[in-house]
Amino acid sequence: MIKVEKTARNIEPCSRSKCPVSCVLELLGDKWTLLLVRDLLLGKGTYTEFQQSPEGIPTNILAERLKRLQVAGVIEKAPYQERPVRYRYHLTDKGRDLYPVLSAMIDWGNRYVEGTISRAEIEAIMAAK
Amino acid sequence: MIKVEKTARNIEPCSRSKCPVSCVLELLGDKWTLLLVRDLLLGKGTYTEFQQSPEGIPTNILAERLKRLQVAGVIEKAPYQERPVRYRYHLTDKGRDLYPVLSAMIDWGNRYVEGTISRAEIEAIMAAK
DNA sequence: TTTTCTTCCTTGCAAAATACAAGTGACCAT
DNA sequence: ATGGTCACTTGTATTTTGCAAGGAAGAAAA
Repeated sequence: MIKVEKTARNIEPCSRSKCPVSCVLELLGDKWTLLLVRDLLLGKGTYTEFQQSPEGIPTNILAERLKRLQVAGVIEKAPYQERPVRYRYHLTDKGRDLYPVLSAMIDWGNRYVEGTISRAEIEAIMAAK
Repeated sequence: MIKVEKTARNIEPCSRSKCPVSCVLELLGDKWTLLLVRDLLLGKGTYTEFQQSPEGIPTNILAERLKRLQVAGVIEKAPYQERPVRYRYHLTDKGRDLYPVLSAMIDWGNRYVEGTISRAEIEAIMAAK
């Protein structure tokens, strides 16, 4: 059973307007959430793997975001081994469908932010998993 | 001359990693910034128009985001009349190239968030400006 | 069997960002 | 002079974030 604190942005999913952009931002509009989706698309899935990503997400933020994404149906948590039990998060179809958003960000970042890792390099990592 | 406070996320544009997604999120990763880009794509441009959008951005946040987007070269500010002088913000090429990001969010929102305004309706508004 | 290790978090607290309300200055019209 | 609009700025309370430490549940090592 997932416990999620009732903070302002967790209560109502579409509280500001009916604009799809606004609704998406209420769920994903912060500096960390889409980074988790990125990690999942790159083949990462455990709590420890997320923590080890180079951006260094704080562990309490990580736990909170994972809960929120589960509640939203973007990710699921499942044990991948017993003795000891270990968990892996994975994207649902709903979560995988965020790829176009990430993809557009990659293109924009590659074009306008100097020194970013290229789409080709990222796709190589994705293919290698 | 634009004054921008030196807050953590304003100092360095790419401080966490070279990942384009991470860099884009450092600039745009919050609940308001992309809403301004949306408004600009929809034909809005003045401070008052941004304030009147249905999401109700706080005025100090609005001022701060406009400054940040200017410094980043995503938008520009120009007087559109004298006597009295009034200002209008508009997207640069760099800003307009964020449209694919918004577009992907619209698609995802329309598919997964019930009750959101459809892409067709949004495009009608854009065409009407 | 006590200690140590790993994974997956939780808790406490300081710092930063955000939200809300009110105020300010420039300019113009009356 | 007074009042209005636009484009912000300021003050302050609330919320969120960042950082460090702690903790439970096994498993492995001593």
